[in-house]
This record gives sequence, C-alpha cells and structure tokens, in this order.
Amino acid sequence: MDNMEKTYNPEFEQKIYNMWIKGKYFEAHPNPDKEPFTIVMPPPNITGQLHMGHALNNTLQDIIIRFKRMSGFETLWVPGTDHASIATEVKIVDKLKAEGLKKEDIGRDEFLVRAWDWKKQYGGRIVEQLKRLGTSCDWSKEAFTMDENCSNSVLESFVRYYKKGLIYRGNRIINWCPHCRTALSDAEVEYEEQPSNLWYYKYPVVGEDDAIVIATTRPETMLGDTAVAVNPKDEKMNRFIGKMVQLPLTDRVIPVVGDDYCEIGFGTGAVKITPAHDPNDFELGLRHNLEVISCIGEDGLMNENAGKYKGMDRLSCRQAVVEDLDKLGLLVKIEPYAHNVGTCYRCHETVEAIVSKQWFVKMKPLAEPAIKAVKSKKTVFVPQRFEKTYFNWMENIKDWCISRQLWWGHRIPAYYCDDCGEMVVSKTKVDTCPKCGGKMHQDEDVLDTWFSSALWPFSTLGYPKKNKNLSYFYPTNVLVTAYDIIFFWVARMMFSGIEFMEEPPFSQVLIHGIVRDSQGRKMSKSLGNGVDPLEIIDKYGADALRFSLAQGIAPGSDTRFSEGKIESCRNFVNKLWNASRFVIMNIKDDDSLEFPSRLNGNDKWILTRLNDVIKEVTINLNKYEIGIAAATLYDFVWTEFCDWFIEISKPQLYSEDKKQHQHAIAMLVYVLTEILKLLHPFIPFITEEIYSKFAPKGSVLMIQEWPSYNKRLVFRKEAKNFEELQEIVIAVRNMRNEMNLQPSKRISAYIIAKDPAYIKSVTPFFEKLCGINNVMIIENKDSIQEQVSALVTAGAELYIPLGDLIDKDKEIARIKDEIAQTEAVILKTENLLANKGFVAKAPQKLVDGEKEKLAAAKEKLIKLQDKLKMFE
RNA sequence: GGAAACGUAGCUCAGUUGGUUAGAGCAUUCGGUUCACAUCCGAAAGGUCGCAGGUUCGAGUCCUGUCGUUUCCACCA
Repeated sequence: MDNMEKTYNPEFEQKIYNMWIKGKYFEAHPNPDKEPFTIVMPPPNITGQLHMGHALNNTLQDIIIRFKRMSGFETLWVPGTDHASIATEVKIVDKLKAEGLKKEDIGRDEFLVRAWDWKKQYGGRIVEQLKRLGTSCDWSKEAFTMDENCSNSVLESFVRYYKKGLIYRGNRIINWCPHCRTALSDAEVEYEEQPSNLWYYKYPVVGEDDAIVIATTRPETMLGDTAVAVNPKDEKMNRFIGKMVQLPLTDRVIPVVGDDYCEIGFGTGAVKITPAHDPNDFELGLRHNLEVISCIGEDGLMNENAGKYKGMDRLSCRQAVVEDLDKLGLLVKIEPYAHNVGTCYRCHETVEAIVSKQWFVKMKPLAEPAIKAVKSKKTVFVPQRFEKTYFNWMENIKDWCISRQLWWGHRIPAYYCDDCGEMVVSKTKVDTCPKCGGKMHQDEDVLDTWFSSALWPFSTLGYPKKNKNLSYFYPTNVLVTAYDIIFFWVARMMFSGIEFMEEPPFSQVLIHGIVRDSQGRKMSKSLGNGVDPLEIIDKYGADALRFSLAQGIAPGSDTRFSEGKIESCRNFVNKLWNASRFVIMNIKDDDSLEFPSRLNGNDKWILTRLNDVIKEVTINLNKYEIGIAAATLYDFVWTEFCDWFIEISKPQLYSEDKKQHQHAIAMLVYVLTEILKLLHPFIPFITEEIYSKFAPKGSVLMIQEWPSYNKRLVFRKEAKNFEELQEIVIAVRNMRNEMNLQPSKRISAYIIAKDPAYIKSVTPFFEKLCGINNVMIIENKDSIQEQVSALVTAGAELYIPLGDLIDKDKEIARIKDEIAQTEAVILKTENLLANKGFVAKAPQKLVDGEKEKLAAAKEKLIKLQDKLKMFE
C-alpha cells in the first residue's frame, strides 16, 4: 500500500482535479437511460474575483451535483461568466483614463476591441479560481453571456418580445446615473438614508397679496416646477386651486392644481410639482397635462432651463437657490429631515430621475404566468418563505427599462432610417429603409446585463436552436443562489423561461444566505473585512473550506466565517486522513478484503449506525439540508467510526490469528469506503485521494454509486448491546477520573450482565477502552468476597474491587450523587405516568418506554442503596 | 408604511411533523505522548431555550402579545 504522510497536506488537490478533467467525468450527454439533473451556475462577472459568496454558492451546487451524479442521474452543471455591462465598461473607462483618454476619443469599435481584449485577459480568472474549489462543472459547455450562442438568444428573444408588443420604446421617467451616464432599472437603484433638510419657502400668488408655502427636500428642482398641488379636500388649501403662482427665480407663472396625491397634514399641505425629475410628479403631470421642463442634464449638472444656475452641480445649485430665495425674503424655515436617497448600485452616485427615451419590457403580461408557476408549485422555493418576496415583487411590478447608454453589451437590434425616421426591429442588420429606401443606422444603446442573464438557463443550452441538450436538460432542476438577486435574476429567468420555453426554467430554487465575517458584518471592500477564499485554500485546502461553508448552514440563512471554524474543519479532514491512514497501513498484501460472511456484534453495531447515517444523509441532501447532512457525517466519522469502531477493532486487527485480522481489516475497509462515498460531495479532493490509495487501480470515487440504505445490514438488537457496552465503558472511565486513577493503572471488575454471552465476547476490549484487564463475569453479587464499588448501567452491573485504590469517602459521595440522580428520574417518570391524560393520549410506545424506564430506575436505586449500606 | 427572519451554554450555531435527561464546535477545568492522529485521546463543568400569556396529557418547537437585533420591499414632498 502507498505510504501516507502523517499529517494531512492538501497539495494533491491539483493532481486530483486534473485526473477528473482528463477522465471527462464532469461532462454530461443526453442519455435516454438516465434521468437528467441539471444546474446552471449563476454566472460570475468577468470583472469578479472569487469571494466567499461565490465559494459558498458553488460549494453548495457542487455538493448537490456530485450527490446526484453518484445517485445515478445524468448530471449537468453548466458554468459560465457574465459580461457585466456596467462593471466591465467602468473598468475599461478607468484604464483609458490612466492613458489620458476618454471612450469618445477612441470610438465605439476601438472601445469594444479593448473590452474584448480585457475579457480575454481577465475573464478567465474567476473560472480558474472556481476550479480550485473543486467544482465539477461541465467545462466543455462553458458559456459567456456575449458568446455567439447567448447573443443569438438575446436577439431572438428581443425580436420575439417586440413582435408580441411586449417590448416598446418610449419617453418615460427613468433612473439615471450621472456618473455611469446611463439609464438604470428600478432594481438597480439602492436607497440610502441620508440626513437632509426640509426647506420651506413661498410661491407668491399672482395678483394677490398672498403666497403658498411649500416644503421640499430638493429646492434645486424648483427650476423645473410646472405646478403646485394641493389636496382638493384640504379646507385650508383648496382655495388656491385654479390660481396661478409666480415661480421664484424665474419668469414663469405656474398653476395650482388639486390632486389627492398631496397628503393633507404633511408639510404645509402644498407640494411643488417637477414632472421632469420625480416619478410621482411625472404621473401627476400626466393627469393634469402639465408641461415637462427638465432642468438637470445627463451629466448631473443644471442645464439651460436652469437659467443663471446652468452648469452648477445639483448640490451647489441647491445651496445657491436657497440663498437666493432667502435674499428675496421667500425662505420661511429649514428643518432637519432624514431622507432616502436613491443611489446607483454600481457606483453609489445619487441617481437622478430624468425623462428620457428608452426601451422597456411590458411586465404585467409576463408576470402573471410567472406568479402562477410558483402558486401552482411548478417551481418551489426552498425555504418556502422566499415565495412571499417573489410574489410581492411580481405583483407590484413596473415596466422594465432595458436600454443602457453603454457600449459593452448586446446592442439593441433596432434600426432607424436617417431620412424618414422609420424604425425596424430585426435579428439581422438592416441597411436600407423598407419604407423610403434611405440609409438605416442601428440603435446606439445596449441591453441591461440582466436581459441576457434572464435567458441563461436555456441560452446556455443552445436556444433558440432546437437541439438534444436543450430538450434533454431543460427545464433545469434547481437554481442555487443567494437571496440578494431574487429580483434581478430569479424572477426574470422565471418569466423569460415561461415565455420562450413554455416551461419555468427550474423546479426548485434553493436560496442561501450570505457569508458574513466573524462578527456578523457583511464582508465588504470598504470595511476590509473580506476573507479571500484562495488564501484559505492555500492555507487549509479546498476541502476544509468547503466543509466549513457547508457545516451549520440552513437554507436561506446567513452564515459567519471564522478562523476557528475553518480550523475545526481542517482538523476533521485531518482526522479522516489519519483514520484512513491507519486502516490502509494495516492492509497486508495477502488480505482479501472480502466482506465477512459472519458478522460479530461490533460489526453489526457499526453497520446499523452506518445505514442509519446513509438514510439520514440522503434524506437531508434531497431536502437541501446540507448543514444537517454535514453534521451527521462529522459526528459519525469522528465519534463512532474513529473513537469507537477503530479502537475496538484493534485487538482483532493485531491478532495473531490471521482470520481475525482479515475480518477486522475487511470491515474497516468496507465502512471507510462507504464513509468516503458519503463525504465525497462535501470534501471531494481528500476522499478521492484516500480512495486512490487502496481502491483497485483506475477506480474513481466520484463516479461510484451512492450508498443506499440496506435493511439487511441493520441489527437493532446488537446495536443496542453495543450502546450498552459504551455506557459501561463511559461509566468506568468516569469513575476512574473521579477517583484520580492513573490511566496506566489496570483494574479488575466483576460484571453481572444482562447478556453475558455478549459481554464475554467483548471482554478483550475492556482493557483497551477503560483499563480493565481482568473481567470476571458472575451471576450473582453474593459471590463477591471483597469490598467493591458498584456501577449500574442499563446493560450490566459492575463491581470494581476497592483494593487500596479507592477513597472510601469519595466513593460514598459518588454513590449518593448517583442515588439522587436516579431518584429524580423516578420522581419525574412517576409523575408523568400518574398523569391520566398522558397515559390515555400519548402513543403507547412512549408510555411503555416510560414504564420501562421507571422499572429500570427503581431497580438501579435498590442496587445503589445496597451498595451504600456496605460502606456505612 | 408593509413584509420576513432571528433571539437556545462564555462565543458561533444545530435542534425536521410537539414526545426520554435540549445537542455540537470553539473557549474553560482536570487527566493523559508505546505503536493512525497533540490538527490528538479520556473526563467534567456550563442552559429557568428573550419576556408574558394561551392551546395541549406534554411546548425550545404551535398561537397571541411584548421587548431586542437584522434584512428586504415601498417611499409622502
């Protein structure tokens, strides 16, 4: 057998990964004899570097996909990356800036050349990082949102939407990021509470010696005001309706309108209306036919409509306007006010609402079937509560602004005639106007990144081309993602999949939380509390990282990452390594390793426990309770396999009797092999490496069959016997500790056993486990001639000769303590059984159990009391 | 304004449809190196499950209220 290092060292990970790749074990092909199981990876941005969020997300997917692969499914995990329109464009612009260039200086074509170069250079970075985690994706199907296939899907779906009237172009009020110089969808705006003020000032009523006082958080937008609104039911204010007011600092006169948008009692009861820079005002403007006067430009600066304030930024203009109003004596007061300000999700610049001509997806007709799919359980969220979030968004959805004033992305397939203005939407380039024969030019804008992401579950499989992969692997089975992109991505994939594939893109959505730092804070660049998964992998190995991410997580909830956690997982991996090393180094060349034909009691116990664990782990993995599955294995391997089974195997293993040795080693190898299979989805590298040390040459663990629960290897009676043995051993160890017995000190014990034959068979283990080197099985304690200390457990009574070892007072105290504990159990159980309701209504099994417990405790009490008398 | 989650040992968290004495890791205390592992082994200590009610034979678990923490959505100037 191969030698194994004394301490686990993860340096073999790369070698193992290469072996998997070489064997093409990750690749999936339509196979009519197998059921498909498909996952599409949430594509990381090409600008991204692997962070803990990716590590968690991909670890979970890999656990699921490896489990399903071993369970006999034709498993496909499609990897890929996202072109990340804004994020990438920002990178390229920054790079140009370093050269003293603006993107306009080099033009669109040259810009795109540079963007593609950038993608070539850095786009594969995160993919390589994912491989270090051990992800078993089918790299032969790796996709990119701007590759030919995906781009074709985008064109196809845009045109199909358009033909159905679900995409339109229009002048609407949209969110505008003055820094990124592009429109944003509602989902791309993040609100931050910022301290601000409410400014109160007067608008003089024309022709009267009266004025309306309004309150606003944004005085600078007054330059674009085209009305003042009051609530018609407001008795203090409705007298102004129909009058005109002088808009200060301008020569304009604007009307006072009545609209119940204006809430009675808030502020002064009057609102200034700026249709060009506020979505609510825009709507109100439509109702009252108000003029739309824009005073802030796309650069975020005041424009020509702002008169003398032209060219100022929004904040300076605000200050100037307030000062000027004050000079005119119109400023009434300033109150501090906390205000939510919309910011760009990419650059965090304050977004501006502006009116602009953009492309939109009409959402209502798409949302309806997407809601229905979840209501009818065609798609299920795990945990279910996230359905509520989904419904809430889908039911209140607004049209989706999909055009972006950027260059990096899918260019909108709309063409306009230079002469007559005719517009044609087409998958292929249109040069001449079908109406007037004039020259046509393509729309300058690109699509929202999320438009292509929305098609990901089928664009990656070849849509719109009909092909075997698409029909076999679609719809996918589970989508694994953090809750923070339910709106951006999950919801949009849902309606896109239903629209184009006529079926929801996945049957389950597994939502996980985010990885926080050890203090529960979000990991962020600005806090500098991020942990680099690659550093962790270098230091502890990918397996330790994976296990620490899988352990103790529950669907939908956040998890904390700490050095302590990763250390304990590394220790676990090391424990597995050493247990395996022990087993492997005890395999002799002529050992057959055949599963023993006759099983002993210890075998039957470990096999029972193994099968319980197989069952539990399988059930939990199927429920995506990955944390529970991991914990179950951790406990089983460490506590039961290592601490008990291996220990108890040793006398047999070292036995002179060859048969004994062969039996023991065969059992150890069998159980270890099953453990390696069960752990493989969680810690694939080390399990594969260990497996290669003793498995037949060329045999690969990752494609072994997942262990199944085998009823014939479950022996309840023997398992119970063993548990009673454990109880005895623990009781002796406990006593030895209390009595300060030297660990090396060997002692004798009389045992009255419930099952003497079994105890007799395990006699050799007592020395190893608790230092009893002389076990005397007796039938009756009367045969004991010397002073002894008693231990009473469920399976046996133990009498340890006192000799000169034991402190009498200590022994008395110990027995008294045990009596007290037993009495407490008796009292509690008696009370429970005296309760008529319990006896009548609780399941019979439970009642019987309590009765048994009571009887046993009473018996134990008598024995303990007898024992005490011997000392007094 | 609406919604959701969380509150269990000193710390980080499990605890599945209500059912024996509420579990684990880390930390703590005590004891241990001869042959898998000190990244280890054995043992111990530590919890009125946020609080108050209710349903039930039985509540950490279900219901109501309450306090605290967090998150998401909406956004009234």
